Amino acid sequence: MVRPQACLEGMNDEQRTAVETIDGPLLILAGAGSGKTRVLTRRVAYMLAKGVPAWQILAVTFTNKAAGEMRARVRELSGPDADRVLVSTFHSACVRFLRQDIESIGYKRNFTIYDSDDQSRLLKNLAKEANLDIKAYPISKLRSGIDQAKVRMQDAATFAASRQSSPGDPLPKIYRGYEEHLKVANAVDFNDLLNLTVKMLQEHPDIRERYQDRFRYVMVDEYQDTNRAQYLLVKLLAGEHRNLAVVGDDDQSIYAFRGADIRNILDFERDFPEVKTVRLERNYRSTQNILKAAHGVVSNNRGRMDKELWTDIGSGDQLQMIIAQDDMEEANRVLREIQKLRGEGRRCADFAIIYRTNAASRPFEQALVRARIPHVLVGARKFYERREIRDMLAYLKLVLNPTDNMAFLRVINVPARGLGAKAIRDIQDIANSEGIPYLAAAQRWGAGKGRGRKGAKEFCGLIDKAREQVLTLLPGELVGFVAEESGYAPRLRTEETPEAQGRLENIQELVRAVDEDAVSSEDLHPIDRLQAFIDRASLTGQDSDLPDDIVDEGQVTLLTAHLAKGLEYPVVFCVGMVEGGFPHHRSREREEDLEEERRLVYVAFTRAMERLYLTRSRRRLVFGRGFQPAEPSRFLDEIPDEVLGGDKAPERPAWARAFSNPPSSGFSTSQFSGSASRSPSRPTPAERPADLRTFAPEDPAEFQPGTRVMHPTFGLGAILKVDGINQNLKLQIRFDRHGTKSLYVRFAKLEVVLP
DNA sequence: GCATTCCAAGTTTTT
DNA sequence: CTTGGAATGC
Repeated sequence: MVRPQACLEGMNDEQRTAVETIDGPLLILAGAGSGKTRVLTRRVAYMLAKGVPAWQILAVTFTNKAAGEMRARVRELSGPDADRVLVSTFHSACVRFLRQDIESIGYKRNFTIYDSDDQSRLLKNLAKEANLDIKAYPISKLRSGIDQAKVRMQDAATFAASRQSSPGDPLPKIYRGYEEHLKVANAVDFNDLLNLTVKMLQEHPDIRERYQDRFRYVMVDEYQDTNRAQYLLVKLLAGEHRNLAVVGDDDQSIYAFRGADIRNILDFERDFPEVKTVRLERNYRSTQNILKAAHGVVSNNRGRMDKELWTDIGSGDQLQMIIAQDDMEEANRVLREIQKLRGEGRRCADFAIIYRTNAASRPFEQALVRARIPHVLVGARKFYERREIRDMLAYLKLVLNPTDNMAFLRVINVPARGLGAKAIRDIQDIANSEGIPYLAAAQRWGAGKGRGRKGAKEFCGLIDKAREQVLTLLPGELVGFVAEESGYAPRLRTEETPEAQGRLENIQELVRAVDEDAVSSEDLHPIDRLQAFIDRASLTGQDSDLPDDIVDEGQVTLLTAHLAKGLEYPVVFCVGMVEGGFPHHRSREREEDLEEERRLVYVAFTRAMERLYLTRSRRRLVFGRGFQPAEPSRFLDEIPDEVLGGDKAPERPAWARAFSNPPSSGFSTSQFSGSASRSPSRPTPAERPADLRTFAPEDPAEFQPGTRVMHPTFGLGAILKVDGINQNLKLQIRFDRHGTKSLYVRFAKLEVVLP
């Protein structure tokens, strides 16, 4: 796009202002579907057209997906010129900066990135060393504890100080051990990428100025999701020239759990008083009914910027409620809708199924597989998380960074080289007492005599050889070299199982990916080229899993609400709308968590362009306890009645659900008008006041003496006495009509009556 | 030391 | 239902 004016075509006034304002701080409050991406890409094109050199522009996003999409769209607008714009995620931008200048803060440039898997393995070792009770301190807890500390930018010492009130807590010590290990291994974790970049820029004015000078124009997408380090980073980069444009929507802040601080957007105007604020409230994506529903939910949140999207698209269809007996039927009903709409000319690519947790995808995927409908599960089992891929990457990491101890541990005995737990402990002991990396310790240990020495020598020899080859082989060839020489691939070949075959293919796929990647970075030194590839593999879940093109009909997309942010689909099924599912059961206690769940619902709803289905089932599987009656999500009540159609909420009492027919092969009546399928309730039902509100407790602690409860046959009563624990909880209940009875919670379908 | 087999436990969201 | 770890047999 050559002329600046062309970049403004077809934009509304606010969008135009956002595009044209390239100097000084700019806050774009962009509601869902308000053309935000379009504004951002046009803005870049506009700057280029105005003569801003591409390399002076930095655009930061959160996900690789968003970065990729933006890069592509800028390129469409501005041609190859655009390739010099740095469009990147926070994390990969930081890797870039750190690979350049990390020596200033005492690391070596070939540092390794530990991902969450490496973290876990490391923590497991540390926990074992410290004789931690794994039951009381599961690895996941340790990891999230450390992550939380890092997100708050507390180092081990600060953290320990802040925790002095709780002596006996092993976390500070583990954190210290963790940090020591990282430092020795010349490794950094995800949070370090951000924190260390901030540290580097803070402590070294010369470096800071260099970056400020280089990136004269900075843009940040999804600003509402920035955490403290990201906020500081942005300020450090833009602090001098102040050409900083941030785009965000407080209603779409869904990453508080990993440290996103919504205040960053709320306070932007204070940080940059001369800011120009643009509000994009016109929605180009969804029908009015969809917007009303989304707004109905999110407007229950306190502390949000008051705004409401509008559209002139028209009301469109009502939202369609689907109520099924269980998750299988729920999936089948969704499937039938998809089939029906396909019959009306929709393509598979028009549909998205959005759920709260990955685990919830299963029945839907199964249904699609059975019906042979092409579909893609976004972000499920990731390529780079497959064992063989991680193994190969560990080899490569070790080649580039011989001090990467986690990589060493991962592959020292893969494939088996006769080095068991004992040998590894010996090697670790040497490393610890000598203060050398594990790989060097293995070399020393292997020079001695005894069991396993040969294996250690082989391993060290392999790594050495591979290191020599880095310069002569192409990256893809190097992967092949390692796969063969390590015996990894040969061993898989001897297995002759389909699984091994699959792994071999995955390694082939890795070779291919490396080669493809190498093409795009031909101007780099081979080592940097390999390093760049590994960085990308460490920071990216999956490549190009985006559900676009290729298949003519496209594919149905299945994804979590988190992953759906920024995407749009003509038809969306928001599934699993039950208490404990959406909102997630871990987020039902605290008001802040609940607000985040509400924003998540808002994100999910606003993905829909034309039709939005909300589905739920009456029963759901609760881990230990089999099927439990599932209450409808409270968020459904927050949707205005007039926009909601389809299955009606059950008029019949909640307790009758437990006796409903199992999902029959023949489905109930028509999908939309049909009342909920009726079930003959066998036991004589107790009378139930129409306005009675109850819930089926998952937690037995809900049953306390004095609590009012509802029983299917005995009706209302009050608990007199509670005996037993957990599975064998036994209640004495005085029923209003049937006298006092003793019941096991396990068998009685009891519900707690809300006041 | 290694492989197989069985048993148990654990299920949020992502870079 | 899946995965990870422990126990057992070679």
